[in-house]
Amino acid sequence: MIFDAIDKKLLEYLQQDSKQTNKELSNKLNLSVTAVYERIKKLEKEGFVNKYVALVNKDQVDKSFVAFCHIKLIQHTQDYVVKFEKEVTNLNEVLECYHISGDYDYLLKVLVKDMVAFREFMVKKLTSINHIGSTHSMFVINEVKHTTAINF
Amino acid sequence: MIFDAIDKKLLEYLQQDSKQTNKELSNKLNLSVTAVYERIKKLEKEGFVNKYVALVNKDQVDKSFVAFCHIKLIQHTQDYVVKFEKEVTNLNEVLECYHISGDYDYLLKVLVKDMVAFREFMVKKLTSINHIGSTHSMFVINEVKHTTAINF
DNA sequence: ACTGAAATGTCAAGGCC
DNA sequence: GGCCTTGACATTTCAGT
Repeated sequence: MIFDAIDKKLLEYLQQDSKQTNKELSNKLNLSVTAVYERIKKLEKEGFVNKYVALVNKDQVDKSFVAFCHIKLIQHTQDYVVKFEKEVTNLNEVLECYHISGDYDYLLKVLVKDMVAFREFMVKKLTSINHIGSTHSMFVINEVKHTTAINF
Repeated sequence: MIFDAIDKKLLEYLQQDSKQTNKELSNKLNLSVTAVYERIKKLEKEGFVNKYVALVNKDQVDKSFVAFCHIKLIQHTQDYVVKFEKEVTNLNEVLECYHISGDYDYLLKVLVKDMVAFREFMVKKLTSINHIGSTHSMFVINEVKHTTAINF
């Protein structure tokens, strides 16, 4: 299918602010409202846009503590891996979980209220998952950059 | 100000899908359309909602390679830190950058097309920033979980 | 891809617990 | 203070060209 420079621009705009009206977008792109509408529908249908979401200010909802946890499993049998991934996915505090190369198997991004809550999380939730070998945590001192917008 | 159970639910819904109409939300929350509207405006005004965005499927736009880079600076003078953070923020490939505790100073999330592009990025862009001491990269094998929605 | 028109949504005003 | 109803206005959505 076609994915031209205009679609690119359109995705850029929608990644910055998805609440813009098609009219505003049509001005920026020098198109008619309907043309914009149809392009957006096409992009949604073809799977370019996964979803539209509101980004919430974590500090406002009392979740100011961010940590990254490296995790190594004891074993790497299919069983263990599937189970671990499932259990970790179900943890509300875990916003992201990546299977990665290197010394550790997984990298988790954890969001909680404070250090006390983090300790709670580690002791009661994370390490209560079986087959975890070792963990190594890093605390976020400052969020220098954080965007959901892909540049292309 | 008040931030009750309904606001909570509302934020949850908006984090899942910000394109829902107020009517749909009003049904889910057993409120009138206007009540929903006013609560949303209040949440926006009070800074609970940072922005509304479209989340783009990275694979569809040929950005399938994700890496996390640890970075250690040579020195930590105000000067070096400020400059590094600024330069890193300007790199399109860097979606996230955190100042963290531990052996390394920073953790970066980098998004590019493939391993070749990643090498390009490291050699030509990242390590051309001065005062970088050492780096350590981890490649994402699989994205097990990735959400922007905060649970509270 | 555009015009135009119907359907649907947003948002302000005034009144009621 | 928050909720509701009403109505004006804007936007989305779709048919026809």
